[in-house]
Amino acid sequence: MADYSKDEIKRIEDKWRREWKARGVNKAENHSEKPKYYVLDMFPYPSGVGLHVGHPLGYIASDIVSRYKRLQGYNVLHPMGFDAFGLPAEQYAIQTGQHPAVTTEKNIATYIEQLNKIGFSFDWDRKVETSDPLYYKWTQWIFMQLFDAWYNKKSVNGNLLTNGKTEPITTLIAELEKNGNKNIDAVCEDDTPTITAADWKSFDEKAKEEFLQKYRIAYRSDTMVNWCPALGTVLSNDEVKDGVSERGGYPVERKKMWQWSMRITAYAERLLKGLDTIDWPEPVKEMQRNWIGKSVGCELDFKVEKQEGTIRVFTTRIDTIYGVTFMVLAPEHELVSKITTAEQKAEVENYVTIAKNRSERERMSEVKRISGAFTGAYVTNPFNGAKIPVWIADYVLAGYGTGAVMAVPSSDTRDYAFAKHFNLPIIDVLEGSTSDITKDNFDPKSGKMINSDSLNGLDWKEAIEVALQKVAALGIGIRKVNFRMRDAIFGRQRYWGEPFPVYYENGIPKLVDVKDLPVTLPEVDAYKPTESGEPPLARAKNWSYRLPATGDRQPETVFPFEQTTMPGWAGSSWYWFRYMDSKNEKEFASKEAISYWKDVDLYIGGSEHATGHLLYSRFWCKALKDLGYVDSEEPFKKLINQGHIQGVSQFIKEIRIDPSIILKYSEKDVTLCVFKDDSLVLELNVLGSSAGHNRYVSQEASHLTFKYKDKSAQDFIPTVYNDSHANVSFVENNKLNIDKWIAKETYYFPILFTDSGYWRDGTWKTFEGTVSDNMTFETRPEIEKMSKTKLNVVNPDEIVDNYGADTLRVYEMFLGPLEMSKPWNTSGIDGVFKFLRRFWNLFHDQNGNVVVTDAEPSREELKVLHKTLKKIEYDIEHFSFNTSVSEFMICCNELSSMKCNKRAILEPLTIALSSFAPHITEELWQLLGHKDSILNSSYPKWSEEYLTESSFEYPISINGKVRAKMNFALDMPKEDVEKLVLASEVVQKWSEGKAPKKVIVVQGRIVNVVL
RNA sequence: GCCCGGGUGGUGGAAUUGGUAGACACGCAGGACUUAAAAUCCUGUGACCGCAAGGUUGUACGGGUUCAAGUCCCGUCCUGGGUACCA
Repeated sequence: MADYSKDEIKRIEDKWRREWKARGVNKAENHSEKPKYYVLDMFPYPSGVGLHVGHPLGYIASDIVSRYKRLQGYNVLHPMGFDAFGLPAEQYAIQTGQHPAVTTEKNIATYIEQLNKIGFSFDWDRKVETSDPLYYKWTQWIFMQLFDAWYNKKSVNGNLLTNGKTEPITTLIAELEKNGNKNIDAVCEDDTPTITAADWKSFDEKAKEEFLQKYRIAYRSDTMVNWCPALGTVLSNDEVKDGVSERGGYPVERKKMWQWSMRITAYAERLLKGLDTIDWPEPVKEMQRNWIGKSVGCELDFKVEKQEGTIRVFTTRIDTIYGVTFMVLAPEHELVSKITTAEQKAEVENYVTIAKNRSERERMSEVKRISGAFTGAYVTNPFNGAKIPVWIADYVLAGYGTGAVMAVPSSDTRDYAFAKHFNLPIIDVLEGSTSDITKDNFDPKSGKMINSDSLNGLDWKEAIEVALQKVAALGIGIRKVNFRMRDAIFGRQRYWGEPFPVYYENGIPKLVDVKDLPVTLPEVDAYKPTESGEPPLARAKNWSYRLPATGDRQPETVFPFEQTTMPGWAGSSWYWFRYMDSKNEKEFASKEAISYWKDVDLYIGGSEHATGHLLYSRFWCKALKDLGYVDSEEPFKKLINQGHIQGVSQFIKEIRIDPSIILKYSEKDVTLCVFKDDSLVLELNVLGSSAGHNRYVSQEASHLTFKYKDKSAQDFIPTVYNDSHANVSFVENNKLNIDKWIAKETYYFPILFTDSGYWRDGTWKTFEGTVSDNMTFETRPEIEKMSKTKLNVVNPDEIVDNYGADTLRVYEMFLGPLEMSKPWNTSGIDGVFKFLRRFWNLFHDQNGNVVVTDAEPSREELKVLHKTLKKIEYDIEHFSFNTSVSEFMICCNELSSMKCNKRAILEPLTIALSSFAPHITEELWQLLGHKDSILNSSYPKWSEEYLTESSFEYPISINGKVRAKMNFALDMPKEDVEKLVLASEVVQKWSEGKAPKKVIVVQGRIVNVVL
């Protein structure tokens, strides 16, 4: 018997970790009479640094909920796994030659050990790892289903609400054979030609396949992609932030490539509508809505004057058509070369060339710059016959709508700016239009139409309807819905990902036989792209698909496999189904398991996945449902975003450098050199294998940052070489003193890229500029999301070693609301530790002997218990864990002062607290004489009977300010309360004899006397 | 620019339908126990005035609604996140 001391905590926690494992208390059953409850955490990427204190925040919350639900009689599924494919392991492999599977396995082992230390009730028997061939076999299988499927908007089995349905490709082929595609209202590329059944039948195998590719959910096409040369791969839109890659911060450019894609756009409407049916944080839903970007409008044709042809535009504001004063085409628009007049030809061609060569990044930084060129051509306004000049400009995007807009400078700020810049006319079509719509509070959705012929006097909504009818009557256009969302690129030129179950026969992509799954990753001699720029899988020897001889086939035919791999989001887009039946070798999960567990009741994870993982998962879920493999339309019923625990780096010194100076840097070493005239004045080795773990370089859109941690980097003192090459310390008073070295003169400051000590290409790259304009040096504390790259990681093991897992768990919950981000700060942890010790002491005397008695509890004690139980239940149901901890503290304080050691009080509290602090409560539970785990007990019920009060201490406020308190029976009628209050000394004193104007009595709440 | 959040003591944060602002904890100050320290326990702790009783003031700022506003409405400022020529 002992005190709740460090040694005792260690003994208790180790003991129960062993016991729980040995007894298998965390196993979930797929068959149960009990109602199911599925609690899921977003599974982590197992990085090399291990778990930090930010990781467990969400896991602790979900663990509390699962334990709570279990105690309440639910059959709870609470699994954990690893999103194990990913760039860091691969980058590490490229540098070291170590197989990524080896590092990944090692990291996963560390993660599991760390997670177990915190006492999570995960059912490890159901663990999944996306990089495990037994798992990605089913990722490949799902890919095959999506390849062999198309989206039929007119599906007889799809209901109108969901706007059609995913169907097997065979139904498409049958229809093409019968009627061609004239009746097919499919979601596919706009340029798909209309064909007849005869056309279809005349196609050879290759042509047929090319045609089908326009319909398949997983398909190959020539698409514009985000190409990241540094990573040697394409990235999806959500992996690109501010024109650079999310991981690594490398520049990204637009490039056309023959790529695998997923037709998520087919599901746009359903993804949008489904948001209304799920209980998710509003900001996440809003982000998805914006990402999907639905806009309702119309497409209509403008006839080109004096030439053949029309220009089709998309607009959401057809009501403003009388305000159109010019038209703008994207520079890439196919009609540009046709309609441009001879006089304008040179100018237009020049502009197109410039626009084409401008990178995405440059365009972004020049958002404000207005540019364009006049084509010399005119179109006719179909409503009033007005002559409208046609311009080209890169503010119109080729990839959205029709790549052409009708410009209404009086109601669109971009059109307005363009008109002002090129001095084009402006016609007001809305009442209240002002001279400068960019500055004044102009609302294009208020006021009546003016200068608009038959539309005059209508508001914008009515005008749209009238105008649409006219468009239809003229036969020049149709209603049209556009989505901002693009199809998702589904291939990566990387090694560490799922191989496609695809081979090529005469250039035609074909699926491997299901019995040959999984197509496992081949061994390669290196993990980087080949010298000729092919993906790493091209290095694999004899990596091809072998088909045995059949009647009409040559014996043993061999075909090359697809060489790209699936993106990071492939494995995470269906993993919650695998947990339901993770060891199944025949199916991704059995029908029974899927129909029992159905969907996730509570999903906890970060909001950074709002437009990536969470959207893709919904997409795959819908497709799988249409194809009959799963039961739910939506995968995650309720979502909670836990905030980030941020790290505080107090010793970060930062040097920011304008990105125009840094063009590239090697992956190994970066040395920053500052020159004055011809002498080197500053040489800073900022990153590299020799730089250790306390330095980091990040490249963001606006600047490139070198950071290093001063505290642990005393070996790293930036040195300056003066003319005589003697080292001079560059740090003064713990501050980088750049002023000392950078005066007002102009410097030449080449940034040198060194690779293992050698200049990268043997030459100096020199850029001219003023140092002070382009570089800033700063020392400041930073509060940011915890990550290796930010040098601010706190490892939970330290806390567990010092205070125990229970304290860590309770403390993380006590820090503040789950959904809020907060900096990690251990200053309050003692308070939580003391609380647990006081709780422990309720059961023990000073000698550490258990002193719990079976005596009858008093009414006061029962009141404390039931009040606490009621509050805790309310708080857990509302995910307000910080307030439940505080309620436990209050309860513990009250019982301590009552010196309560009665079983009838302490036992239910122990159960309630066990979701938060499982180790200490399990030990106390055993000390109370129980043999079975506390997890198998049942949650105590509170009862109102102990909470009813007979009287209430009313705050008596006078003119809204509380002046006194008076105790009255709760059932005392208002009139009597009023009488007694008015007669009281306080009221007498304040009223000075005058009669009050008004008296408000809210029973059981407050009394307010107005004088 | 646009779309969401958020602004409460020295600090993290409470305050469920408008009804006692600052729960709980940290920190700080004082006290008890101790040779001493640690641990523990007790007391105090938004600010201002006052010996005290008590009073004034107070939830980013300025207005408003109400018997009553941290909470509702209008405007302003600051801040975190998302997004960006999407017609």
